Amino acid sequence: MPEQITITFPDGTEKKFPKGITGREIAESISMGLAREALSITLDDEIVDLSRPIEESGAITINTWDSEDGKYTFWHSSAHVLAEAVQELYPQAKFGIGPPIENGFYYDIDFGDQTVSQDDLDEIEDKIIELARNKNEFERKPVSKKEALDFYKKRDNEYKIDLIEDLEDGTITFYRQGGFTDLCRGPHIPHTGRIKAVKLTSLAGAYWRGDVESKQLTRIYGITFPKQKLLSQYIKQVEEAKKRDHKKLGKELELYMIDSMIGQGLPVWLPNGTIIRRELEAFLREEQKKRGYREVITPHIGNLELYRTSGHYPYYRESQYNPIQVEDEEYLLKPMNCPHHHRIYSNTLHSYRDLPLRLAEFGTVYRFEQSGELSGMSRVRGFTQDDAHIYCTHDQLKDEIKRCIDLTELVFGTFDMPVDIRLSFRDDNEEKYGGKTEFWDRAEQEIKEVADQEQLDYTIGRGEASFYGPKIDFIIRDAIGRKWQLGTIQVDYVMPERFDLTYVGSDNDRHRPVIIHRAPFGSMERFASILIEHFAGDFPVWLAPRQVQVIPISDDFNDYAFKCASRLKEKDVRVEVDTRSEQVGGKIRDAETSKIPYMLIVGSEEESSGTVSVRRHKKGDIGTFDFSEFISNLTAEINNKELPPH
RNA sequence: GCCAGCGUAGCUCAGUGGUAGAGCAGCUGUCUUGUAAACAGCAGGUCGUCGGUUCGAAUCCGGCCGCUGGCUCCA
Repeated sequence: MPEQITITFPDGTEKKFPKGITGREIAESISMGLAREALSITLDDEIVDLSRPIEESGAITINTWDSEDGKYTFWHSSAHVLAEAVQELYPQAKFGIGPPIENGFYYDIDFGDQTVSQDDLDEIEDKIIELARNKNEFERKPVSKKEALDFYKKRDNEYKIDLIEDLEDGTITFYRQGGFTDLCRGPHIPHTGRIKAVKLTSLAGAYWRGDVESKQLTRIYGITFPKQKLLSQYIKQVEEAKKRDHKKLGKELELYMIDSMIGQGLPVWLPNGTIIRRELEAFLREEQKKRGYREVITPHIGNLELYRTSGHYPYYRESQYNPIQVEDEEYLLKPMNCPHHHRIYSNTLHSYRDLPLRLAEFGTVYRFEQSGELSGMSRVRGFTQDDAHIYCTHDQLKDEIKRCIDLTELVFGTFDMPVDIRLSFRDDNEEKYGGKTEFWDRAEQEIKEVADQEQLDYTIGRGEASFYGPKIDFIIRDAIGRKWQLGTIQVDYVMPERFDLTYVGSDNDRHRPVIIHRAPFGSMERFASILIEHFAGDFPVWLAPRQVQVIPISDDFNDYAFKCASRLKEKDVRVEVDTRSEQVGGKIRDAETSKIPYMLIVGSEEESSGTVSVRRHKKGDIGTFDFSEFISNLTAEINNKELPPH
């Protein structure tokens, strides 16, 4: 009798199988349907081929398209088929890396002198489907380091050689499907026939190993599916997402503009956008007032000496506008507010009794971002931070961090925005960071302790810290799934040293305060871009640039309409009357497309009874209300910052 | 900055070498309206920009500017 191993399934059940059984056989033992769907297995956290013999007991998950691991396998294999297609169409092509990603996969390819353009992708797609139909199996083959190197030396592929040189002999495997062999750890789907639909989504330059000094390869992005229908769904979904794009809605709703004569990456807030921004600021200002912040205003330029002292210059020199020469001095367009605030701190002598001192400012800063990096309101060269610096004693630090987390969570909670939280710590690259190691270790420890106490659901990002300290970052996705850092809370032991900040303790000695840098919105521009996409332009009433549109059904009711409007204006409601000589349907349509939350339709019935007929944006007619009742409902909705219905 | 794509009226877009178009918005007039588009007329463009090819360029080629997606970067 062959040796038995014990396999544990995700539901906790255990079963005995002969040693050396494969994932496929286990799947078949459950059902043939599952075996048909199976793409790979996850064995004790390692994803492996269905055909791999299992030699030891362990936990197994059979991966299908419905799981992350299954998709990962599927797209990983798809990258190989893409490469095979490219190899057939462009025999000179040399391959770099081709991993699966969140939505699909890519392959970095050196096409030599030939340029590949968008139009060529159709042909590659056709070839991929043709190769998929061959149902070629993915064959795993362990090779020695020498064999691997010889294979690629023969093919003159410096990229794979570069990769192999970092690998250990004995751990190297090749995978072959059809006529294409690739250096690969695996795993792969059983055969190419599982791929039924493909879309090559974009083409981009990508530096080899992410190094600007290295050669730029051509990156082809794609996505594949096991069913044609899933591709159509995906394409539809992408189109829907594009409708939420803040660049599109920002233009349609006249929220902001970017004008090349004003300057690249310098967004201008239009009247409608300005209303939203001022509401956001008022919201935060009020919360900060409750929490003991004191507001300050600092100038837009500062003496270069200020930034030399902070260390930002020349550390970030590449991404700052050039200094302005004034008489014998040089000034920098303010790239951040912190140094100004530190000087405000230094302006007076502080007792431990004064701390924490919380200085807040909606401070506009200018950074010279690379032109290729600019994007709508998300990535700009001039933006306003909802900045604050908290100067506290070390004893107060953890409590202050906690208070910052609470405030940030209140902000995102108010908009019901899903956030990812990242503790951004430093990595081993010492040159990137300032200050003493023991301070760093302490600050990271403290941040982690508070994050755990607050039961934050976080990930840790090594190498994501700023140069002066670790931070907690609040990260949000835009309409097309890109991640953007918005809120941030940063602990800083470095600037107090650099600016020689002190307070007098109860022992009558001078001590260093600790600084927390924090910005719940992060940047007003970036936050607005996410806000627009999050609500698809259908803002909560408290933020809507125009909250109410009064629609008289004919000129005869203009007087009543204006009477209603002026009573709303008394309550600070943003309201207009549509007196155009349009039909009611037309006025309603225009109000709907302008995404005005409330429409009040008034005619003889309403005028005679002192009521309004209320139509809610996207919901339609919600009935007739006594006008006073409508006002109190509306003001309550505004004051409670209620979210729109969906 | 690099790679790819794009740039025609205020907006959305059609127009692949032979007299610049449509819808919406705008203006003028008519209509006075009951829950997502009243009707008619008018006006609006050095086709991003500069250069080249051509008898002739929105259209083909090149430089530049800007935008979009990606790479790199992000205090």
